Amino acid sequence: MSRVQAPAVRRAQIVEAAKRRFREAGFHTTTMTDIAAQAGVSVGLLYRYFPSKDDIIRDIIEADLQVQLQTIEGALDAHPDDQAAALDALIADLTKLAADRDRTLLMLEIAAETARSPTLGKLAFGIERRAKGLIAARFGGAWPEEERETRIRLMMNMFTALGLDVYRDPSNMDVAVRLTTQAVRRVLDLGADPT
Amino acid sequence: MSRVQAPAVRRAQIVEAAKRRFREAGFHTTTMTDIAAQAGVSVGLLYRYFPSKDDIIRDIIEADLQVQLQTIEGALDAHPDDQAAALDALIADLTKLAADRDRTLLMLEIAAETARSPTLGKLAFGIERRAKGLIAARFGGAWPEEERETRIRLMMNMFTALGLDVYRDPSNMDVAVRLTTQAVRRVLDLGADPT
Amino acid sequence: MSRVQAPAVRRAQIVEAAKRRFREAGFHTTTMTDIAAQAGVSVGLLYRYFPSKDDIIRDIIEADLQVQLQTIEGALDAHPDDQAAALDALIADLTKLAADRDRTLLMLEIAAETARSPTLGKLAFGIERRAKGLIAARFGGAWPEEERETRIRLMMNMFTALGLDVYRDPSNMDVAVRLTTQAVRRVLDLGADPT
Amino acid sequence: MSRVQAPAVRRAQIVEAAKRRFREAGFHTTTMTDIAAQAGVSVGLLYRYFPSKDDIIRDIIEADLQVQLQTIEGALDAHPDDQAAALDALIADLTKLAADRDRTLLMLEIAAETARSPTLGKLAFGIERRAKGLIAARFGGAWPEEERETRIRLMMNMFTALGLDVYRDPSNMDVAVRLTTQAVRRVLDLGADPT
DNA sequence: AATGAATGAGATTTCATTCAT
DNA sequence: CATGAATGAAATCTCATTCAT
Repeated sequence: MSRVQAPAVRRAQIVEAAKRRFREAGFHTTTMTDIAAQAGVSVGLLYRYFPSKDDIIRDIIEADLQVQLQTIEGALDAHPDDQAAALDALIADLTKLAADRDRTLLMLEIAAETARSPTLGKLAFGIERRAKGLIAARFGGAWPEEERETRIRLMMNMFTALGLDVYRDPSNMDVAVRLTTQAVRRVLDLGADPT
Repeated sequence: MSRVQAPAVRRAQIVEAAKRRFREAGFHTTTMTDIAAQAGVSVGLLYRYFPSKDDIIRDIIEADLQVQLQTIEGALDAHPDDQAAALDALIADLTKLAADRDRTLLMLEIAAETARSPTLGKLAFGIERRAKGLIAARFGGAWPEEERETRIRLMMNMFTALGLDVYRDPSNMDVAVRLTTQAVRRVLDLGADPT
Repeated sequence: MSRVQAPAVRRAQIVEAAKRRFREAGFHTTTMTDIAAQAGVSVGLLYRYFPSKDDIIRDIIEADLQVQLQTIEGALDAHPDDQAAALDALIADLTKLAADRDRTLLMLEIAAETARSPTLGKLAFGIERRAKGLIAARFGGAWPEEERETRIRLMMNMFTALGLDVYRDPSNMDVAVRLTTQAVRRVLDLGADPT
Repeated sequence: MSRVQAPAVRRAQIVEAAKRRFREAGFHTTTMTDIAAQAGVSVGLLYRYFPSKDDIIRDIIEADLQVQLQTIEGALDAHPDDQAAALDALIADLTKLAADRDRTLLMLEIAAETARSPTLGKLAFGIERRAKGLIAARFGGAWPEEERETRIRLMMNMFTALGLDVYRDPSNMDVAVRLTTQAVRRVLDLGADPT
């Protein structure tokens, strides 16, 4: 049975359990009882840490968006003076994110959810804007505003597509990663991969 | 209010209503009452046309997958002797699909649903395999099996990405379409767009 | 499909169909659609012949009670001057009724229904009183009122028991019939069967 | 209103409430809301104790069949060395069961239900076979297999019939019991009552 | 802090009945 | 006379949330 735990630990435990169940059954078919069972705690306890089921969902969505932002931030910050290295790092890190099948499953839920909910939509939009800003500042080149905007958005969506692809068929991941990398480089126009 | 209707008409009416509600609220938060209200019929009538809510969902998913397959088939069949024209048609038609924001919203729901349900997953997998087969037969080039496979998958994912992009920001659709077109051409290696 | 029919024929057709379904699924789990399908007519037509489902049920119950009464009446009337022959006929006819497994199934439904519904209960009570009256007039012997009443009731219950028995295991019907016959004779005190 | 209760207590409370409603309205016209109201609990709670309405019904049927079996077992076990006393006890106990009007009402429902459902039918058949086995072992006499079988079954059905009789008219119960007792003794052939 | 029994609003589904054709 | 599409009230069942322990 579960003993008394430090609040942060308990919270993380609940979030992890919720993510697992959400991946397997989706946000709206997963029940609070499912989550509690997966976390090995009582339903009542869930409500000590989150005011409602929607709050757990929101928390998970926000965390995922933050991971995306921090991934980009981290890659760029690691190479403040080397544009090429920064791009390599960015591609590498976003690829790693896309290759995570667990994350892809959740990402689909999140995409569907943020596309519908105005509140979540705004949140996602804000975070994405910041991400795009960071990238634009480094790789913006000489493009006009609109063109730059779109190229960056498209690049990010390519990683989304890569995630979907790898999720559906992990077997030829290497080829998919290579082709995506080339395409992304071309979209950002930083010289094609020599392969 | 509602008069007796030809079965096919009623069925289509229900499906249309369901799609509208599913887009706005998702498969699992839309209620049968919502659908009935949207369709302007009674709840009971829904069950004369579909044995259960899940069957409505399945029907819509299958129809969407079929549309995708037929779009590809149609484009290729329209130009049986002209490879370049066939590619242009394919790109144009898939772009049109991706530019349909209503479809993108549903597509997200469908992607989430097929990723989870083994039954739906198999169905989607089968249809996608046929689609890829059609394309491979026309644009396969000299690539080895794996490489060809992956390139085609990636091309399809690029349209998915385009759909997401247009959904999120329809204002710069032109740029996104141009960039996607270029990227797709390169992936299928049929000569880059001169832009 | 079903053409125009004489009203009485249609009505009988519907009642027969209803009885069949009621036997197999009981009064309350059989639907009007079931009955219509079994009768090979539309649901709407059922309402031309019966104002409601309950009326079909009541009709069937009343008819069954009438059959019971007429069986007794018929056996006694056939031998107005021969007491022994009348008893033989009575036993023979009630045995035939008890041996009809289809009837037993319905009888259970009817018993449950009449036990609960005050209206049906009164109807059944009235008919049974008339039946008992007929028998008492022939085989009442010298018993006091109460004793006579009870003996007749018990005799009828023995046929109920026989019906249940034959329903559950039709293979040893002969033995059950013989034992019931003996018991009934003793209860009516008209000399034991020589077997 | 309702406090937390020990599971066994709650379960019993629900079963009792269900039996009361089933007696008054039958299995299929009683609603879960009726049962919940009768038990003084919420509908939702019913589903914590029983997966479905059918399971409540099955539970009640099984319990009733068990009571029948245990009644027989108890009477025989109470007089392991005295055949006559065992028969007296058996008759007395089965009479008590038959005289319970509440039980008779439910018994009718159960009889109708087990006659239709193959699953329940098998269950009832199995329990009855065990009951018959117990009786045969004590009162089997010298009869051939079939004859013994049928006599015992008929005896049990006589108590069923007695139950029906007492249910319909409780006034002359004493006479009915006396006559049934005599008839049962003769069927089991253990010497007639001197009356 | 932790539990899980209990609640009740609301979801899905069924079905007797109506009525336009 | 006959049909069966359509209705909507009511049934079964689910599940987020509460609260006594």
